[in-house]
Amino acid sequence: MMEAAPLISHFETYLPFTEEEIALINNRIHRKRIKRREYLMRAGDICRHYTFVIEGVLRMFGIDEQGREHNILFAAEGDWIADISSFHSTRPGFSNIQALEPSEIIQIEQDDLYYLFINIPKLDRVFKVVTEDKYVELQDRIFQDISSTGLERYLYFLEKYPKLGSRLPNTQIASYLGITPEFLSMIRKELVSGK
Amino acid sequence: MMEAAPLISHFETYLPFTEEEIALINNRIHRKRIKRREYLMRAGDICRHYTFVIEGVLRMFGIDEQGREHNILFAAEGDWIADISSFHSTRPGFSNIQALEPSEIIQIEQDDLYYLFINIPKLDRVFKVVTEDKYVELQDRIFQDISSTGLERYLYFLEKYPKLGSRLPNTQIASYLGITPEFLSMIRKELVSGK
DNA sequence: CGCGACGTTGATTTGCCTCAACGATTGTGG
DNA sequence: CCACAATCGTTGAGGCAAATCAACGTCGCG
Repeated sequence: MMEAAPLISHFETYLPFTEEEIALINNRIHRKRIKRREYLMRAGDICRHYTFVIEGVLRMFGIDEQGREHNILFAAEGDWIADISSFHSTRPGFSNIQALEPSEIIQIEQDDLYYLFINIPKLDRVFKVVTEDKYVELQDRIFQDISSTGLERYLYFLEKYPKLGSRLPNTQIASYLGITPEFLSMIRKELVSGK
Repeated sequence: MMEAAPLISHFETYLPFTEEEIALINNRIHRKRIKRREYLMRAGDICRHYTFVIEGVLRMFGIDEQGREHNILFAAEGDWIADISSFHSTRPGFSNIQALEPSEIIQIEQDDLYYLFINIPKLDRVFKVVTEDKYVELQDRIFQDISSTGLERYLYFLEKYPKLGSRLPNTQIASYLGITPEFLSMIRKELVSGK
């Protein structure tokens, strides 16, 4: 069993865990490395894992009727990523999950996660809080999407995720913002000259 | 104490509760009626309650720099509404929460909700699942917002919330979709004629 | 009754997309 | 280790989706 320390530290930012609880968790997780561009899930698959990112960046994206990809979220160090709906229903999902950098992750399968929820009720609390935090982030983003221009959304993104702003290709950022790479390029040009 | 049955039924769609647990819950909630246009919270307030809707519709909206309102979500029968970030941090929030119809609600204050989480750990599970479901809805909406036209988002809204489509004024729906009432009017005109 | 909320229409403007083309960079197989 | 392909960022011309602004009729409510 590889080191699960990053996941335990993550949990312990919310609540303390005993040695026995940590041992239980250790027995139910899988740590692995994945390559750039590798897929953890494709649209139509059933999402079999909750994935925690130790190192690297992943994206979740959907594909519209015209075949275009649209980034729904990025997950970097300390983030969780999963097609929650597919994971809990054990039915095919609409999301794709792919690594944008060579990454190191910890995965938990459905059975194992449910086993942990039953045996460590505290984990319900932890996942409740984690999900609430992510929910608030999505609400903020929706407010941006319905109230702001592409420029404003780009500035908000840079402010909120400064590291991702420099780590990710602009095509990926444009896809996340809901604009074309060409238009993002225009925005960036005006930011440099006009400021 | 007024009837809390709708809330208990809501909880029991997720897990069973004992008589003692139900009594605990009953002692910690407040049921009330509110008028159309009444505010439960304004931007700058601290969100003091988690609110469950028994009857009616509420909206949460933000106000941009130009003073325009943008609907972040609607909450109808069986939904929860709260400025989660403000509620948990006990700090001023950016949201406004207002009734769009005369409504009947159940409210839980922060102390009481935390008391219930400690004494009925099951509730962590319930709120975890409720929040996950809402999180998935927001993800779907973000995908729509960054990938679709106003027409497509309107059709998706009608399909997903058919009741709200007829109950709410179009100005409120337009605000939710991120388009102007004038443009929604044009869309609706074309739907009637062009179909 | 009168006012404010609501829905609608039309003229004009603007934010952003589409399509096409082109260097620069990356990475990968021979 | 080089050569070629694929990815990436950028620029520009033209077009469309949606906003803005103004005006007007209807309705419900106090």
